[in-house]
Amino acid sequence: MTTDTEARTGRAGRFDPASYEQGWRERWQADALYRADDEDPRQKHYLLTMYPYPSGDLHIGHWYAATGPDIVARMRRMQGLNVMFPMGFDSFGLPTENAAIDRGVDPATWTAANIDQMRAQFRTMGCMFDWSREVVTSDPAYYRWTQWLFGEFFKAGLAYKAMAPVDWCPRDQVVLAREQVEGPNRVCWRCGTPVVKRDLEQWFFRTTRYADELLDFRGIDWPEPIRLMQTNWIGRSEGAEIDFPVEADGVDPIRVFTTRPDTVFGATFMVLAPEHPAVVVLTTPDRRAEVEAYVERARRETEIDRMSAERERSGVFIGPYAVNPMTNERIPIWIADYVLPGYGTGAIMAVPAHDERDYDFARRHELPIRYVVAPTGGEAPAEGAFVEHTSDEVLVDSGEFSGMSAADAIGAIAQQLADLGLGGPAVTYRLRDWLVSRQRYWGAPIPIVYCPEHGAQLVPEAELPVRLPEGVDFAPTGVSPLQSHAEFLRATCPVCGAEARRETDTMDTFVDSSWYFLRYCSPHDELRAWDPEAVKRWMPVDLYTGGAEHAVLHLLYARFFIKALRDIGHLSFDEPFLALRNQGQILGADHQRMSKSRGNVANPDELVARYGSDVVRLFLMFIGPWDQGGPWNASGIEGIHRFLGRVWAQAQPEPGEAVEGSAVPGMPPAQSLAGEPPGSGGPAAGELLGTIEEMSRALRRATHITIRDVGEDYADFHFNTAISKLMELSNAIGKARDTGLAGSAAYGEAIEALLLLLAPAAPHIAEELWSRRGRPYSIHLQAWPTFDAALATADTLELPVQIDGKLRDRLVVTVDTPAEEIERLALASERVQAHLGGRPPRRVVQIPGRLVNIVTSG
RNA sequence: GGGCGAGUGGCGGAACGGCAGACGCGCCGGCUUUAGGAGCCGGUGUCGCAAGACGUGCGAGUUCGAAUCUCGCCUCGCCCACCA
Repeated sequence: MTTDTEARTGRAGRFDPASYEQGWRERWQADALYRADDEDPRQKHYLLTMYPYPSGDLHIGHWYAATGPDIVARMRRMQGLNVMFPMGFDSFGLPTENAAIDRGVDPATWTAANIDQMRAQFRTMGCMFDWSREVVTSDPAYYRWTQWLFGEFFKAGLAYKAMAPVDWCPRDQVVLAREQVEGPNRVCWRCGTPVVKRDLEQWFFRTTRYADELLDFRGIDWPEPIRLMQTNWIGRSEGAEIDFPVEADGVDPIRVFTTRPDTVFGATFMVLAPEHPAVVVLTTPDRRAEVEAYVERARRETEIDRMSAERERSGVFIGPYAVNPMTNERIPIWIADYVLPGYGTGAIMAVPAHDERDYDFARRHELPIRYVVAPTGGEAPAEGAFVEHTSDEVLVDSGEFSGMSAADAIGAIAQQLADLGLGGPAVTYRLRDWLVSRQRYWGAPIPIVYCPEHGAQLVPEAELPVRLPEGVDFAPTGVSPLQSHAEFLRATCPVCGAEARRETDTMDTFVDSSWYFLRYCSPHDELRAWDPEAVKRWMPVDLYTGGAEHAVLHLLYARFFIKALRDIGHLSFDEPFLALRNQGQILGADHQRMSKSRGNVANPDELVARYGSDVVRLFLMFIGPWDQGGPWNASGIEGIHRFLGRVWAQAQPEPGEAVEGSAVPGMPPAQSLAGEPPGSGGPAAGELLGTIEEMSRALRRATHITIRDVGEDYADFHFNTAISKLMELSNAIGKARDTGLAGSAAYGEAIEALLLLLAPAAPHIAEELWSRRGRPYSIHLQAWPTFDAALATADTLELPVQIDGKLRDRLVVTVDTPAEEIERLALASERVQAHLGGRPPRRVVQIPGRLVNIVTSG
């Protein structure tokens, strides 16, 4: 018998991942082991993990995010699917431009260097990425098609230009993306100055056209929290629009949106957003000075002031009165900054008795409060009090609707308004159209030129890509760096050929990432954004993994893209990602987000150098549930190192062991697996034989239970429990070795099952040991083991015996013991009798195969 | 303020109506080693000599039986926050 120590230091060589990991990776790459073949007849499986931003360094979070889907991808392939698992880089964006400003480097050069570095680091993980499909979004060969897609949207009326308020840093004189506005005080990320809103002409994608369809998640398997976040972000509200005529000559009525049309009898004033277009028209001369001052203040105020939690409920009366269409009462028209210009109609009917914001405003400005709903059978509320909304209200003081339940009145009043031509039922959304233009250099230029005669014209497809010029001055001046590049600006109108000016805005990087998964299907196609046949073959993505922080950004935009492209006629499916799984976030040891500025970034390179990449992969997957993440702490990594060291020792071929013909299911063994004693070593003779047979059966049971459970755990992304089960099997193998089972068929079966199950999670060691055992290259091309249900079942059970739910004894019985016999044995137990102390059992509850509970109390 | 999620040993976690603490870290003891390290074996929720009792944030409830289901509260995390 060979001891573990001998195996580790003697014949087999020490467990030293550095001696084989790199070599296997090179061989896999040379053999194109992971290339997804378009012509492969097997069922396709497109597994995708979110591509990274090329910041320059792969950190522990990248390893954590990538290892999970890699395990699943590898298992799926062993299970017979044609798996595509591509990788690329989301390489346009602000941090690179910032580096260009700070360090004086060229963004393209900087990006290329970062990608080279990260690609090399990625390779050390041993993931089965198909690098032949790599996509780099800042490559003109890619962004040419991003520009083409913009054009498709433009032609379909899904891209348009409009005036919009954007975040502006008054100190740097520059527009900021929303994600560059930081913290509760909404300050500029670079200089810490509070941002203000500025009105600028911007490009939008018409996401709101798809608001309703985006709320429909039928047919896709996405985590509930993500669906909820998207649902809340879209924010569908049902209610009514109501027209309030204005007491002024030749003025249109003011339309409001409300979710509570049942409270219209309580509307005692109106409030418009300061930006509402009617304000200029309606304001009476005597109010003009005050109103203009208020509007100007609202415009200048930073958003934080306007959205402050401590609201002053400021506002001014603008002069005229409107008429409540249900009560015919004159009500004053005010403006206030708590009414938002972008939501609903930008105007509200104020019902101070039943809306807390209106209530605060009415109290502050001494406006009337009228109660029009009350709890069923309840009293009118005390004068001046605010009443919390309840579910069983009825209308009061509401004309013909008095006495009707509030729930019924919502529909009835909306209907009557519609009949009167004063509005009617309406739906509104919080979702806004997607602002895609950025006054930035490092992005895909928007392919538009402006002709003095013909206005905004799309750059013809033959002229794409509109390339980013080199040698641009990045110093922040308040306008896009492209605006100071005379040569870039110069263009000709595609309609008349006259001199035109080129658009200098670039696209949001989320546009790039809204279609990269389509490009992976035919990444080298130079004539089209994608080959329709390839997309038909691979799309939709079967399983997508990534961080939950993209819930309402990337994941919503990508869904919009697919639906829009379907309607334009380029695609024939409705959703990009059939299933979605989110990994948790690995935090710094200080429980904070990892960031260079905090200095808490854990670097995997040292650990990989010390333990090898298998140990790092396995450790990351073992520390907890993959979807949970948590603070980084490497203190347990020794346990994984020891585990793989044990596997290393156990899986060395035994002297004389037959390695021809597999002991693993799916590859039928040459000889019987009934548990015969080993051919060499071990105490084979005499009375130990019985023990050996039992141990052999127990080992086979452990093997088959593990095959069953690990496959399920991997598929469910429960990598931590899968690994613990592999450890248990390894422990069982260790016990079997002590009993002298090493070299037996059952032992070989256990070892080879362990290696096959380990292969997705620890691909290098599995390959190395598989090879050392003389098995055919590559373990990653082998069939996934199948389990034998009969072998996985024990023939005896240990049943817990409880009295009134407390554990008192355990019974060991054969699985076919009848219930009456189990009850008799349980009651006959000495420990049970002692605990009963003469009390008679009232009844005995038996859960077959689980437990026995003797109930004595009533 | 609203929504969602989570509270289990010294630590990461497992179990998700049926033996609480699998698996691992750490710690304690032993073997081995010139030594250090590594490795191997055993122990390790709390109290108790033991029998046993107690134990999954707190309090109630449902159940033969609750970490698990229900209700209320506390704490932490994430997302959205004047959305009419």
